Amino acid sequence: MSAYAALAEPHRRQILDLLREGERPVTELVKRLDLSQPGVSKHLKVLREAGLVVVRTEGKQRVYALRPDPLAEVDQWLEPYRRLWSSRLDALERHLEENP
Amino acid sequence: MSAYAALAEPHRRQILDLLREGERPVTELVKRLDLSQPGVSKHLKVLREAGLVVVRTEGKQRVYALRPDPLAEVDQWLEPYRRLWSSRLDALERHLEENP
DNA sequence: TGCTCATATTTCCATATGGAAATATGAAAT
DNA sequence: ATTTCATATTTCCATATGGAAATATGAGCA
Repeated sequence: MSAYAALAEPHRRQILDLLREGERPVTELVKRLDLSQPGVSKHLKVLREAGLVVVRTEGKQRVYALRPDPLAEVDQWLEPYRRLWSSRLDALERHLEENP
Repeated sequence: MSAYAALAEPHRRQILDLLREGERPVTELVKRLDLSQPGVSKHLKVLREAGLVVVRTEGKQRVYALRPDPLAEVDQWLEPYRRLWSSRLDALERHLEENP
């Protein structure tokens, strides 16, 4: 699954936000996510397949960590759009570009 | 539909990319998209509902224009992640943050 | 009015999705 | 070896999704 598609799900974005604070075992994520354990595991699987997280087994636990690299693609796609909302003059600017 | 979900579909991102060059009637989009006319119209509907495009009727044509505002939310969400891939020292930085 | 162009909507279909509940797996502790 | 804890997988279900094909709508033109 693409990074874009992975981000479409709010819970998955939440998971990434949590992992931004540092790596976390699944239990911890379940506690903080208002979602069942299987639900969390399912989303983690999607995130794994999108390359957005990695797992490490630590004793009984499975510790997940953020892997932000695929987000760089999204960021790059977004790049040319950024200037379009960065100033109040957007509408005017666009109009001028289209009508040189 | 959320902007995130709208972006999950590659054709929809393509449409936005095309509209970044300026407003375009549907015919033009159909020509450039390797997708049937109904297909394009369906995706345009989604984009409309996500607030990412606006339409204007011009004679027989329906002219679509980009409305980048909802992308700002995505951009903001992405913001704290940006530093994580912006330097080769990421892994180290994160490690240090988690283990102060 | 009837025709045509541009676009939207509907229908059909196959597939994907997310959640809940139940079950399976695997490591560690007893 | 058995139990327990942590997590993953499976099953079931309702709903959403995307594409293709057919049809509908609506504006301008003959």
